Amino acid sequence: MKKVVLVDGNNLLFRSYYATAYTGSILRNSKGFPTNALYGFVGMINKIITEEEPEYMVVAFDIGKNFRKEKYDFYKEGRSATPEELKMQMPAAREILKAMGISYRELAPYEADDIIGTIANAAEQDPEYYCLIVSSDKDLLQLISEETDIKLLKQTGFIRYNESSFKKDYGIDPLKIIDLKSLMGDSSDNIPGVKGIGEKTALKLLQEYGSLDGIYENIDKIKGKTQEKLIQDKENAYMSYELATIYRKVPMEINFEDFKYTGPNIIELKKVYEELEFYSMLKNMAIKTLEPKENVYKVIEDINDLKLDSVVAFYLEVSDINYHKGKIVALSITDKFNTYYIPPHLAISALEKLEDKKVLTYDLKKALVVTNLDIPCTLDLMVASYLIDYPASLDITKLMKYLNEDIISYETLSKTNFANIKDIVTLKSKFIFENASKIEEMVKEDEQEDILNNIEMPLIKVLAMMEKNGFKFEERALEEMRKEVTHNIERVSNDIYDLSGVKFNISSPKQLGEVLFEKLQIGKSKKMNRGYKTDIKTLQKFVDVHPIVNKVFEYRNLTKLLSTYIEALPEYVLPDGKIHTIFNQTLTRTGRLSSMEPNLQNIPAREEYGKKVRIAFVPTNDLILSADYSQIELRILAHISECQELIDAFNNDEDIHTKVAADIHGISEQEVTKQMRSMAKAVIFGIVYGISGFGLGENLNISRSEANKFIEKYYELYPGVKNYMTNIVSYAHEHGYVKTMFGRMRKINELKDTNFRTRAMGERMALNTPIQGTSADIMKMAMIKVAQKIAENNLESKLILQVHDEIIIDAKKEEVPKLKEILYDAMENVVKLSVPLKIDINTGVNWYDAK
DNA sequence: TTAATCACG
DNA sequence: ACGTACGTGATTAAC
Repeated sequence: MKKVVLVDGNNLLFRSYYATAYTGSILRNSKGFPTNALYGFVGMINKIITEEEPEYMVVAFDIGKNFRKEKYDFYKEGRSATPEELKMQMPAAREILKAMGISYRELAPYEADDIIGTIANAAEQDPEYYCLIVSSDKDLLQLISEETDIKLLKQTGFIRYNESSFKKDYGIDPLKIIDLKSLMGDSSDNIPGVKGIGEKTALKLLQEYGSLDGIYENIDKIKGKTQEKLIQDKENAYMSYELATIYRKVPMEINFEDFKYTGPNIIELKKVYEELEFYSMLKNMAIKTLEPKENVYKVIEDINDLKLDSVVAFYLEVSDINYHKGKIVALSITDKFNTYYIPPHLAISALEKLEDKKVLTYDLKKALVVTNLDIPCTLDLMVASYLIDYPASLDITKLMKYLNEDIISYETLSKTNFANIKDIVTLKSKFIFENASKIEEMVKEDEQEDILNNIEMPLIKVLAMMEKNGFKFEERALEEMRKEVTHNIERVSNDIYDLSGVKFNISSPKQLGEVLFEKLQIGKSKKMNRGYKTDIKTLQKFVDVHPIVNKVFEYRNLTKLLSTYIEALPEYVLPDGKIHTIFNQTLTRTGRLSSMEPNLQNIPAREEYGKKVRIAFVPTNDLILSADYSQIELRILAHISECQELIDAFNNDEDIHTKVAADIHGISEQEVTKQMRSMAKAVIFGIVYGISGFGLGENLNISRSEANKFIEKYYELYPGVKNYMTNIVSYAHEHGYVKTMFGRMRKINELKDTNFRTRAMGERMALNTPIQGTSADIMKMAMIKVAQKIAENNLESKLILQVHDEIIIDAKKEEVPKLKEILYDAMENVVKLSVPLKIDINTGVNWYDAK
């Protein structure tokens, strides 16, 4: 079947116009012509095309007189007149569509809805076609049928309905939308409906009596006020029915071949975009239409033929994203005069020639790990791009595409078994050579050179070394645990089946929800898209209602442990008996690292039982040594907020949570109970995250107003913190970014979003990033220092892991005293704050014991 | 491919 | 009226 996409053009234009117009100033081109509605319109049309890939497409518009208005004068009365600035943009929408190769239809006195309904009707008669309607107008829901789906646009995203999903959501047939509206009316179209009947009552009535006619046939059975209202407004109801019905017999010729989407006329579309000054659209178009670039390079067969200038860029292509398992596929080097292709067997000797040169690359860490060489590098474009908020993924092609280069993605390349690798790898080194200075310039503009040269660039080598070192893993150590967990999963599963009286997949949130909330009726839970919410917080409320709930918790703990850790980790052990993670240095928006394949930054630590997984992580030397910062984020908060009370507390080496608990309750520190302390802890953490009374309440299981009192009290006690929060948010709004203590910048575009929720999230990011980011900066600087000292002292002990505020060392026993000296100095004195930085050091025969 | 869930700091 | 605490990655089910 062929897909016909039907778009409500007026709806799209209105939406785009009002999405931006409310701010008071609307987008215009340099001639002053308003373009805000068109800009959004084009964006949405492009999105529809990429998401739906339509074979046939029609955009329908309203035009001229309106037959409903002719008959009923009040129809759509009270609507504010279409703004002149929106009207002006409407003809241009047609021009754009023409250039895009998309057909459109309009015919007075009919509305866009009627045209869409008529075409959908025709498609239903023809087995060759089916329709997808795109609009945010719920009226159109009445057109849903077996052959017609609708993509209902929401403020963010959309909901896609077909016949069955609609019925499931509304509990009525799509056509009954008309009956629904005839009862509840529609204030935006000024359709009266029955006064005093809203959506809830209308739906109930329709579910009971089937239709508007059904309701009036059974009017005697309906009781009380509802009956009165229905009788009173019967005439209005039927008139509303007429108004709400989409007219599906618009006299127009329908030949689907006329609706074929042919793709854009590039030249025409360019003209239109240029006129409107839609530069980002022009740029996107350029990517799609770019001519293949001429690509000249020399193939090196004898390494002595490789003579390089003093500035070079190289790119190393590896056979697996996980480079610990990959092999060199190709190397390319570009200098001022030439680009070279170097086959894998000559790659190492070619890279050895880079000494004393200015070297540019993308993802140096990968090259260091794969080659095991000490390759010099002055600029890693991956890290530099990261700092200026450009795409910095592990795949260079993202950045190339962003900067308008046509290239095949790594994924596709590896699928074709690296066909045409010579052409591709040479384009990459050429790209690096040609774009380095531009990116360097932008790093300067954003004042990120210090972070780049003093933190991120030196850190690359440290991380490469840590990844290469790896963490020795002893699978045997988990054998008993695996048996125990497997056995317990079986036991708990059986308990759950017994308690519920049914066998089902406990891991399926959908099935679990049905058992808990329908079969056993343990209570009420929010319905999500796919079923009931069954996360811990939701279920926690019912632990006392039914013993099954605790069993579910137990089941989840055990299966998580088994599948994510006990069974998965051994898969990552390489032939050397070690696990080699990959640290992503260019991913997080705060400056932290992340760890993958496997993620060694989320190995169980909080629960005693799960923590036992750490027993399998063992040293190659004698001991595992762990050094972790004590409350580093809170110390940073104290420092940057200049909150004297907090600063004093840290300087006196007080237990900060106990102190806050005592202050909040107005009691002495001796009187603070465990519970008070942990509540205070939650409040303190909440503050760092940009808390709300609701959120804290949920978390502590106390009422929102109680939570609010805590927060208020906290602000009262620590006015410096409150002050910081206010200041940083207004700073962020003013500049569009925030910075860490060391100048790392995070741009926060969410602050300009039209959606207030998104903006609020942006404000919380603004609040948290300087704290989390400064902590990340400090840890990175400390790591560089520690690595340097270990090398200087020729220690055999090795840095192997970082977990945000903790570093792990595979230590030689006799080196522990020296290591401690190094760690205390490097980590505690790496920067001078108004509060001391403090670390704790522990050692053990495995990671579990190093606590 | 996306959503839900849960592991970590 | 609505939604509700920052930053991650892996696994499983469901689409």
